[in-house]
Amino acid sequence: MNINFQYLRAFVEVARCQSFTQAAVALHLTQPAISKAVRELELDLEIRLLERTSRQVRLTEAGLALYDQARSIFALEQVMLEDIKARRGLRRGRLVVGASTTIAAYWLPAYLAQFTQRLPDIEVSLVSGNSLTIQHQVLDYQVDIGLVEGPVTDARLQGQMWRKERLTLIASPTLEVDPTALENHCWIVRESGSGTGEVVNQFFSEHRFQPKRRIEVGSNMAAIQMVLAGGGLCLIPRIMVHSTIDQGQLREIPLASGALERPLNWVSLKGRPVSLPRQAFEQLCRSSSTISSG
Amino acid sequence: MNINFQYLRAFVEVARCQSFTQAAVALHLTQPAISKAVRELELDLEIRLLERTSRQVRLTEAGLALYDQARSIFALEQVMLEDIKARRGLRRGRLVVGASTTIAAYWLPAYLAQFTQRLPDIEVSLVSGNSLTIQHQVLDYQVDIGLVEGPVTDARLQGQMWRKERLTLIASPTLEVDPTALENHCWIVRESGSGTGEVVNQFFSEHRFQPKRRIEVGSNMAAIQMVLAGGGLCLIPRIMVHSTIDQGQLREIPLASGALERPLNWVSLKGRPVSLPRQAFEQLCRSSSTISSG
DNA sequence: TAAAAATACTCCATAGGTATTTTAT
DNA sequence: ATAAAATACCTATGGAGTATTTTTA
Repeated sequence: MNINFQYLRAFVEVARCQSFTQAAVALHLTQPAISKAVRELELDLEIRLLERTSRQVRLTEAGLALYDQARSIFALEQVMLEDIKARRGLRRGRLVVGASTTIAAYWLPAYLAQFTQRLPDIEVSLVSGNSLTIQHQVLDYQVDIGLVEGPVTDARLQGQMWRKERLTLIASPTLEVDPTALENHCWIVRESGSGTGEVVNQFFSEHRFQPKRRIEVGSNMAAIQMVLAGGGLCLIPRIMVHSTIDQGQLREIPLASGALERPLNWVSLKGRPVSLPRQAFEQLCRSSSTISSG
Repeated sequence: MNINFQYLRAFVEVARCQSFTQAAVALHLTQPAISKAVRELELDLEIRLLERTSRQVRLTEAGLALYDQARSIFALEQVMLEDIKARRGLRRGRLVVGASTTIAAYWLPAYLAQFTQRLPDIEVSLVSGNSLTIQHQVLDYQVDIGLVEGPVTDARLQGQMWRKERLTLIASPTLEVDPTALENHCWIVRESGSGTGEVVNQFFSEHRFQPKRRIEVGSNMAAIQMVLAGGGLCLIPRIMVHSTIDQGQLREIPLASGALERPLNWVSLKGRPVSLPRQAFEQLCRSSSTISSG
């Protein structure tokens, strides 16, 4: 059995106002509508809620109990509406961003900082992993939106370019480099399978480039350390070494074939409606010129 | 702004079932009705609650929040209905009985004991006072029902006889009493204004009875103590001295004019609906033969 | 007699139904 | 191809209105 909440609302108002007529005014209804509501409610519940004479309205025991409980229901209703209103106004909500490691560590912090500053009530999570993991998490609804380096292949996923990331060739300032014979140097490369590794391999094959020596490392940070130690050359996302170059600890070697770039892509689940926080976040990332280096 | 609780109920069921079709079954509605309810709710709230594909239904952030809160609303609704049901079945409720002092102390305890035994979940209060006080409390809705000795005069009150109470003339067994010359004895009487006092005065005037000596006391108990001490004769509600007479500590003097009785009356507020506990209590008092003495 | 609630009736908005289409697996 | 949700359209209930009567202070 269910309660008719319309009728309950009328009853609560009558109890509050101690008057059918006043309740009608408060609810923008007519007095007969209130009369009917209370009567129907009493018939539904098979119990008398109000003792009424034409001069006064008073609650029965049952009416008083119902009134108290109904009030907390309608209070909860208001809380609920407030919550929804807050979400509509982005004063409440949650955003889970997935990003591959470099993006999470170097590109996103500035955007996320700006986001949380503008929308301080939106709870933000940033999860990082390799491109594949992120795509899985998008598929499993574990993240609202992903940012990855590689291409998006799964048909269920929507890939869209966010921006280009520049890869730059670095060396130690102490290392003597001949720009016309880069093949002769030792190249520090990421393992194949990693986003950066794939781009570099593609670059090698496109330019029929065969380094004399290669050293394969497991992370970009390790590669940079190797280069700093004068261990060789390395193609690395420029954003990672931007300040190190500025400080003169690393040197940038221009490539004859021109700047090497790769796309950073949004990943989202096709057909999944865009939450308001996600919408705001994507807009911020597209419009804001927080960082232009790369 | 208000929520349509019908729609909310449909939404909650969809969230619980993870299916529009199942929700329709659970609510004994059709699937399109559920579709419409959810859509209307989303339009009302101006926020998306469900991410739906034809194969799965999942809650958005806002939907999850709404679901949680709505569940507690409907839980409260059930509590409310249970409460009402309990009241209908007299497994919850409250009864306030007002009674004049003697009735409260001597007549009612047995009935109230039986009442609370039969209806252990009805909370009972017994307030005692003089007949006038009780009538005022009935008028002020402070008690549900009153039991008084005197007549009920106020036009707003409904008086109805419950039973007759026998008054008996008592003396100490050690006191030598001449039944043909009772006027010669000292009579212990209640102050005028008290219920018992009025009855005794009426008795005196009806029988042109002029005791040689009178002692006026403030309570029936004081009167009994006086009689026990051999201080004189006294007309007293028989129920008060029933066991004392049986034990031989007091003696009953038969009256030549026959047994003296006075009515005990129910007092209630005219037009006030009878609560279920009151109904049960009155029925018990009328039917039960708990006490026949008096 | 005056103020408030109840009643009688009327109407229309909408909740819910049926039939069908769309969508995604 | 199938199962589920959405859509279109229709019907009927019941919520709310107006007019009036009843009640009691």
